[in-house]
Amino acid sequence: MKIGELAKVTGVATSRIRFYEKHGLMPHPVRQENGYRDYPEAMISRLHTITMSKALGFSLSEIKRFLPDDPGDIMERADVISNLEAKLQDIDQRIADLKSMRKNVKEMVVYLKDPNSKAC
Amino acid sequence: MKIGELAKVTGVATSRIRFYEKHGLMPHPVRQENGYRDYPEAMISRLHTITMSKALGFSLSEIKRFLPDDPGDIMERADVISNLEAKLQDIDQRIADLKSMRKNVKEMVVYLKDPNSKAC
DNA sequence: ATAAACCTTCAACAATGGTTGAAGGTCAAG
DNA sequence: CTTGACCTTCAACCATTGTTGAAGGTTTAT
Repeated sequence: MKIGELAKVTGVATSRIRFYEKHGLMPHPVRQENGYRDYPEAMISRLHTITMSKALGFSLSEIKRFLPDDPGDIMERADVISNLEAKLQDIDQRIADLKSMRKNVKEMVVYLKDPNSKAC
Repeated sequence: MKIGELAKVTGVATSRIRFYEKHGLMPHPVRQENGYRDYPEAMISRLHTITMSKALGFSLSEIKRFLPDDPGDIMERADVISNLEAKLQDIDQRIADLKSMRKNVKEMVVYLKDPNSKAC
């Protein structure tokens, strides 16, 4: 599979695939005789994993940490679980921060709507 | 008030104050004879407002939108309120996104903890 | 008078997550 | 054989939010 085909089936631009390779999220693929990258089918799901993880709010370096370097490897399940649980905590913290922020903004709105307040 | 003093009382580095000025969050202060920036007291609270707003999760460009350009101006109260209300919606959306993300991560953890699942 | 501590501008660097372009090689069809 | 669509590398650029450093001017204290 050439990079363009992989790009087409995954919806990830070739430039991004090369970027991921350069930054260690995608393994260096074998090359065809002409030097073109040659991807196995498995790389489709790896790219999907990356895409999903990004949608879940993981940064690329976080994803790198919990994806096995060698896609043939299977990472220790316990490690994956503990990574994900740490991420859960992280998400909870972010939600809590947003809620307190919401409360503050709301208070500001209430204050400003009071005709007795001095604006700003 | 010179930039160094303003930096000291607000805890915002001089480089950041100059950065904010360059990017339109802080007004261009009047200059002393020697060219040094000369800040009125009001700039302390303006910097605090910026700092707080950042802590509330506003990006610099968002803050720029709801701070009056000229600190002497009082922005239309209705405009400020509508800016803040838009921000509330934005926060609610972010919370909703995080919650759905949390749900997904949680499902993944549950799945991985099932000994019948194939890891990764 | 001189040194320390300030101030000025402008440019370069940092991390994050890419995109775009230049210069060139390869491949399939007409 | 030429054209278009691929592929290669490398470098430069984008936005965001700053920090750091160089080169030089000013102020303050000793």
